[in-house]
Amino acid sequence: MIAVVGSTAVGKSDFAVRLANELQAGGRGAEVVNADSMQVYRGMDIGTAKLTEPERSGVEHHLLDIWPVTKTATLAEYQQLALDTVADIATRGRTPILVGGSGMYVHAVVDQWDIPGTDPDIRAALEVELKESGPEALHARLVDSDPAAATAILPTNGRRIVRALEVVSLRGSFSATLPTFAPNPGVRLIGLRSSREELDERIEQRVTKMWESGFVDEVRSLESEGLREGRTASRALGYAQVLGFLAGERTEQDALDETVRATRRFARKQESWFGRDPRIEWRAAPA
RNA sequence: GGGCAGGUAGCUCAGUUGGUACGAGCGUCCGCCUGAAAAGCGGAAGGUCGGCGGUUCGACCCCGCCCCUGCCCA
Repeated sequence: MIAVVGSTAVGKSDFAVRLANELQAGGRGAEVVNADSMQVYRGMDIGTAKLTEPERSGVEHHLLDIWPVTKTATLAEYQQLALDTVADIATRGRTPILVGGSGMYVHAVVDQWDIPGTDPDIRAALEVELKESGPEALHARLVDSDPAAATAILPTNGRRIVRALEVVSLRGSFSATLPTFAPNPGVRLIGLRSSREELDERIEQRVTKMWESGFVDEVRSLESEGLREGRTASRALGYAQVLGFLAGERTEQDALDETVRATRRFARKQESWFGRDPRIEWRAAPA
């Protein structure tokens, strides 16, 4: 398996298609597996810069458009699907190319992680408690039940504390097994990157182009399909901002500007995330 | 030419009856990441408070002049 990672807008998708075609020409076929947490949603095309059919140039793509925007994504579910897909491709004697900028999604496929699922009742109860008592109170409880986890998670990070306590009640411990980036002989990680300056420029161009391509209409139409209620999808970059505009909370120009800013922020987080994985072979992003 | 408002962090603005700028949001930089991750969280760097004089033990805050911006009157 080959994994193509890197910040948003560096050109991962195009690179993967080219790579697949090269492998095809070399006699061994290849298929792309999506590792982007938002491209899994049906209808989220413009805003996620999803490759169009022609752009895929005959290369088979998996795990795009698999869920409606109303579905709350879970890593565990994605992992299961991705692992199955990758295995299936390999069984057919072809090379899986995992492509995406969602760090956790990539690692869930590349590394061996046992992911405890989620229990809606436990989760809901904890969330109510978080709202009523605040993160510090919950953190205090984590100190008792799993000191190691409590050390790793800041008392202010309510969301993480909730998840930790959920796993504690599910499995007795949150067991602080940090992500290991262990060498994985079957996987080759290729990272694409470009200078900050160039990346910022690309992001701005991409967002501007999204708007010109009818992004606002796309969001409007998804809104009628329940995007606003989608717990995960409604948070997507650009979509969240346009929903704000459609709700009259901000101007359209504001939504665009904020999308550019948020995307840059996101790109920085991605750099930081992938930057500490020593297994990645970095390459300059093609112009 | 006259009047009014304003000139404080890269940006938008708070603030001090004169006593080391208490700043905030955004941006920037750095970091964390056990799974809702395009999410969540933490930290840091940035200001000679428009300029020059004066008053004062001490001025960003008082006085004078000047410069710049906006509005109003001529």
